[in-house]
Amino acid sequence: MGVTIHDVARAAGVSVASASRALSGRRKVTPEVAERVARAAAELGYQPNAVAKALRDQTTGTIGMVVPGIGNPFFTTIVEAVERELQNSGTDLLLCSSRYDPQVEARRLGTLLARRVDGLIISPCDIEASVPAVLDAARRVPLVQLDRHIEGGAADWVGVDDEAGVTLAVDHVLAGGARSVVFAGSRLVSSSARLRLSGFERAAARAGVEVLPPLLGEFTLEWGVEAGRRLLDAGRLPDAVVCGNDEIAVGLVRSLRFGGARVPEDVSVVGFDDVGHATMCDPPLSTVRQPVEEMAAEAVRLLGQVKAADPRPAQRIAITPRLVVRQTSRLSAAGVAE
Amino acid sequence: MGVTIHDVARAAGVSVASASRALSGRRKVTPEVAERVARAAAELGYQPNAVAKALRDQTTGTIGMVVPGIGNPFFTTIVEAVERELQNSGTDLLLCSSRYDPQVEARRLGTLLARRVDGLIISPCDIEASVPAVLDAARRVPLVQLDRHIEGGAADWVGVDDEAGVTLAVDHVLAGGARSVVFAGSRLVSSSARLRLSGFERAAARAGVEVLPPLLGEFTLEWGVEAGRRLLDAGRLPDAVVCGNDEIAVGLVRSLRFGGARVPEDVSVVGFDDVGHATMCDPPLSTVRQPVEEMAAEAVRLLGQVKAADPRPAQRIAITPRLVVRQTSRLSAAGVAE
DNA sequence: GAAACTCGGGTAATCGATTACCCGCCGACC
DNA sequence: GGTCGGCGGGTAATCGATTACCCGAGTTTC
Repeated sequence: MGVTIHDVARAAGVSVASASRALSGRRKVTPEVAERVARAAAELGYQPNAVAKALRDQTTGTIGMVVPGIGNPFFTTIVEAVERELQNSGTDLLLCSSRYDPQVEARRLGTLLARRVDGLIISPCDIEASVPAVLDAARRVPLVQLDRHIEGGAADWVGVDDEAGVTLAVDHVLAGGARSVVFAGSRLVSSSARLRLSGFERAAARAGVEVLPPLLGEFTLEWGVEAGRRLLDAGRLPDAVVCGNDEIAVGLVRSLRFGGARVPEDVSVVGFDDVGHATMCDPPLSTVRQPVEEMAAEAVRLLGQVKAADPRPAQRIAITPRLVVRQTSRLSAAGVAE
Repeated sequence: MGVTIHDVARAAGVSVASASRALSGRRKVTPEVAERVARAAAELGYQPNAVAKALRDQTTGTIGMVVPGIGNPFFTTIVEAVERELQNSGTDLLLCSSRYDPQVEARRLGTLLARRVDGLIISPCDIEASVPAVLDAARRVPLVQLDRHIEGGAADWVGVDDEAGVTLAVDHVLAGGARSVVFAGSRLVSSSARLRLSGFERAAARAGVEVLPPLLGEFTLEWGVEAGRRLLDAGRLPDAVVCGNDEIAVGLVRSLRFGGARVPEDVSVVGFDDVGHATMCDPPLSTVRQPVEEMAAEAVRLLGQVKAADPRPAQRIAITPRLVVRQTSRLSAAGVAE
């Protein structure tokens, strides 16, 4: 490596200033100079050093993104959406995974800040433990939380209205005739986990139906399978299961059917997210769709407005999701009377 | 932002040289100075500017990784493995997706080179179209191909022995009694696609069994479903289908069963990769397991040895995969006689 | 007692691109 | 003819961290 603008300038027989101006076009040069510089740059295979440029300009043209894990299809979908959103703006994405560990998350934020990203988009893995690192980062650089968020509402956020989404799901299964319901989600370490459970409890309480104790584990297929097993082992199945995400729902459907229960005839199951495999599930999964593209676009837009350590109140943009009814839930009360 | 080492030095009442030395410990300072600098740095919240350091040191402490897509679980698994491999070495990963587009891939390589990554790990999306960009990058910086590779063998590579893997799969279904076989894979734009097909054809030809024309589409669940449909539509099912990856296999199993065929009684199906959902498939998928951790470790190790524009011959490290027999394939010839 | 050496500290060069600032030239205008 | 303005080009400062090099004080050695 190592052909610099000095080399180009020398080869073209001009000063570095002229070379820089010819290449960037930010000030006029004679056609003669432009031509000589262009040729020299091409011949030498000159490629500007982004590190030097970043130091001079105090801006790197990058934004950092930290998600809990790239194994989860929801996060890969949202990462892709953000990437797509960013692609014509000339900034590119430094992607990191926190692996659901607040310590790793804090380290990742640290190195992204050290690399002087121009902004940060983060889905904090832990509603409590992520607080100091996120707040500290937000003090140094524009930061937007996407999907998950920390407690306290001190940092900007774009996401889905979790409570509204779950309410949609509960109302739907109730309309299908369900008289007893249960929530299968994740332990309450993230905002999503908490809000989806609380939304479920509120909606179910309002309807006055029987509510079984929630099953809380991980946002994974494996946990969905396990949760289904526990329901079967308990002897009596509820009329409907509302799940914290699609992976849990897919696992749950699979183990319920494996255990002999019919979905949706015996049990309705509704997921949350509607990314990736929900539609390829067997039978196709009824779920609450997160408007991922819209969320990503909103997050990028908001990031452009946020300033570091902004004294104005944080914004919280909650997009209302919609329900997508497929075949794991009953449509009317007819089926439940059996 | 913006507390520099000059600010720290001033606050501590020493020169920048002393401040730098105190913080890095690369030369001795009096305990007195060390103490004052440490306190000043802590009070000001000093965080060294990695951009400036990178410019000075001519090394960024980062390596770039380019994969065709992060939606494919195989690539996310391998990314995670590389990340894990790198984590204690102090270098971190700049992850990019080429979205299976050689042009995007070339652009990504360009920006990674401009950012002066210390090395590159890439899985080139197209065996032909990716050639110039990959070779050009390899000239500027240490580069290792992982999994997929470009034709011509000019750049270092770590991956699995595709032909051996497929041979394992073919021999397995033949041992199960299959007399007619077909390959369901991807169009031949990648090395993996080509080698898996050619391995299949060679192994099948050697055995002298009937070989149906291959079904070539994408490495996706959707294509697997479609391929299954086409087999059903053709009227007569082969005894076994060997698939280019697990996603195809899972989709294929689903649509075969949906169409009334029994797996493995009527048709054996074998996948390739063994990441993610293969074990959660219904029934669990027989497949060829890629030793992802080992591949990642080998790639990182090799990257440490490679030099840019190295004149020595490129290394090609092909790790032999193993077959994992689960429940989509018949074990003995007994089942086929029906 | 002087030369040699060690030790800790400071000054300024360095990495590469950009650009503020200055300079010289040419044509226009009064 | 002199002055002014504009235009194109060059020199050097700048961004922040590191470190080569130098310096002075204290210590050792013959």
